[in-house]
Amino acid sequence: MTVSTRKWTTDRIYDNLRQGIMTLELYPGSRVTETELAQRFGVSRTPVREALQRLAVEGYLTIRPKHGCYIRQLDVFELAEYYDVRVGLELEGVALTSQRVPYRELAQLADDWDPRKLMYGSEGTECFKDAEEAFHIRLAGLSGNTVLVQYLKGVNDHIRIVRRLGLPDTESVIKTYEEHHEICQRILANDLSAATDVLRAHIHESQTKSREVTLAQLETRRRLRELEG
Amino acid sequence: MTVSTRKWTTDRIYDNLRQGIMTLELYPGSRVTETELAQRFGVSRTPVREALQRLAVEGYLTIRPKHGCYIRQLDVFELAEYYDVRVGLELEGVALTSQRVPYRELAQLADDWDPRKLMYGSEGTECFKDAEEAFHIRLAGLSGNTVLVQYLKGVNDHIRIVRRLGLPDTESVIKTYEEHHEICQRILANDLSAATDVLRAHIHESQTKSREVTLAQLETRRRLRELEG
DNA sequence: TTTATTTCTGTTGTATGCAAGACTGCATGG
DNA sequence: CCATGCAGTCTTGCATACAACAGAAATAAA
Repeated sequence: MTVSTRKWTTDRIYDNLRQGIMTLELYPGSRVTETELAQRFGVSRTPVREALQRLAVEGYLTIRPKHGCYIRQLDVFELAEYYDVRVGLELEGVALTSQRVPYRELAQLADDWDPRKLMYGSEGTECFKDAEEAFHIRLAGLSGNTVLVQYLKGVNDHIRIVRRLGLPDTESVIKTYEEHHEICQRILANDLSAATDVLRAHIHESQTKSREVTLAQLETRRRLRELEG
Repeated sequence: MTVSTRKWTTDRIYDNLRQGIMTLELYPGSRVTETELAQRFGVSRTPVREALQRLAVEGYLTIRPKHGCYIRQLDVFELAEYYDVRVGLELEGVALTSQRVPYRELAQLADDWDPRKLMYGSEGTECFKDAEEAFHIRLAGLSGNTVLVQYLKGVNDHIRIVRRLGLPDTESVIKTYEEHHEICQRILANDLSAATDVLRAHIHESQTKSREVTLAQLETRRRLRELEG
C-alpha cells in the first residue's frame, strides 16, 4: 500500500483507505471499525472517522450506525450500471461539444490519438491505461461543462478498479487508438450521430471486458483470503 | 426553516444547513465557521464539522483549511451545466428503458400523467413541483439502473433550489402533463428517437425558465441582505 | 510612504472521555 | 424445539480540550 504524504492526517487516512479499497486489499463486504483503523494507522479515531464519512458519502462503503463500516460490495451488475452512466455522461458531452466544435483542441486530441503515430512498445501498459482514461476526460472537457466532467471523474473513480485489472494486448491498443481518433474526426466532420455510435460501442466494449476480468479477480482474491484465514 | 427531527445530531445539522443553503437563507459566498454554527444550534463542534464535511463533498460549500467554510456560489452558468448533466442521465435512462420496455409500469406512469385526468385546482403548486421531480425519477427508475437514479437524485438536489422558485401557471402545468405523457407513449411505441427529442426539449425548457427565475431571486436576496446589513 | 517583521487572535485539526445504542449469547419459559 | 427477555460487550455519537496554523493588525525599519 503506497504511503500518501499529505499534510493532514485525515487526508492521509482517506487516501490510504481508498487505495486499499481500490486494490481490493480491503475485501469488499468486510467490516472495519474506527478503533481498529485508528490503531493500525497510529492516530486517533477522529481523522479516521472523517475519512470514513467521506468514503461513505462517495459510496465506497456503507456505515451501519453504532455498528461499523462495511466495504462496499462490488458486484458486476453495479459496475455495469456505472458504465452505462458513463455512456450517458460522455454522449451528452459529445452532443454539447458538437454545438460549439472547438476545432483546434479537437484536432489536437485527434492528432494525439492518431494510430499512425503509435509507436509499438513505447507505451507502458500502466501509462496507457492512464492515457485512455485521460482521453475521455479531455473529450468531455471540450464540452465546456465542468460539472459534467466532475461527475464523469466520479464515475471513473468507481470503475477504475476494474478498468486497470486486465492487461491490454497490442491489438486492443491499436483498436483504442483508432476508435478515439474516429470519435474526434466524426465530431470535426459534424457527424454527431456517427460519433455517438462509435463512442457508445467503444465504452460498451470495455464494459464487457471489465466484466470478465472482475469476476476472475474477485475469485482469486476470495481464494487468497481463504488461505490467509 | 423547518426543523428536522432526525435521530442524530449530525443529520439534524446537515438537514438544517442544507435547507438553509437551498432557501438562500445562507447567502451564497458568505462564510460560516464551525464554532458559530455550533453555538447557534446549541451543540458541539463535532456534529457540525461532520455535517459541513458532507456538504463539502456534495459540493454545497467549499472548505478553506484552517479558515472557514464558504457557501457555494450558485451562478446561472453552473446551474445550466447541471441541467445538461440531467439531460445526459435521463436520456441514457430512456435509452436503457427502451431496451427492456417494462410495459406495465410505463403504461401506469403514462396514465398518471394523462392530461385528460388533470383536475384544475386539485393540485397544490408545491405538490405539483414534487410530482414533477418524482416523474423524472420514476422514469429513470424504469431503466433498472439504480446508480443512474442515484446520480440523477444528486443532480436534482442541486437544481431543486431554482426548480421550485417560479410559480407554475395553469398553462405550463398542462404542457408538463402533455409532455410527460408523450414521453411515455413514445417509449411504449418503441420510438426512442422521438422520446428523447421530447425529453430533451422538456428539460431545456425548464432550464431556460430556471435561469430567469434564478437571476431575479438572487437579486432580491442581495437587496434583502443590503437592508439587513 | 512603503515594506518587512512580529505578534496576536480566530479557526481549524486532532486527541480523548464518556454515555448511549446495537448486537451477541445465554438463560429462562412456553 | 422455539421464542423471549436480559445482561454484557463492542462500537459508535457527541462533547470537550488543546495544539497548530492562517490571516490580520500592529509595529519597526528603510
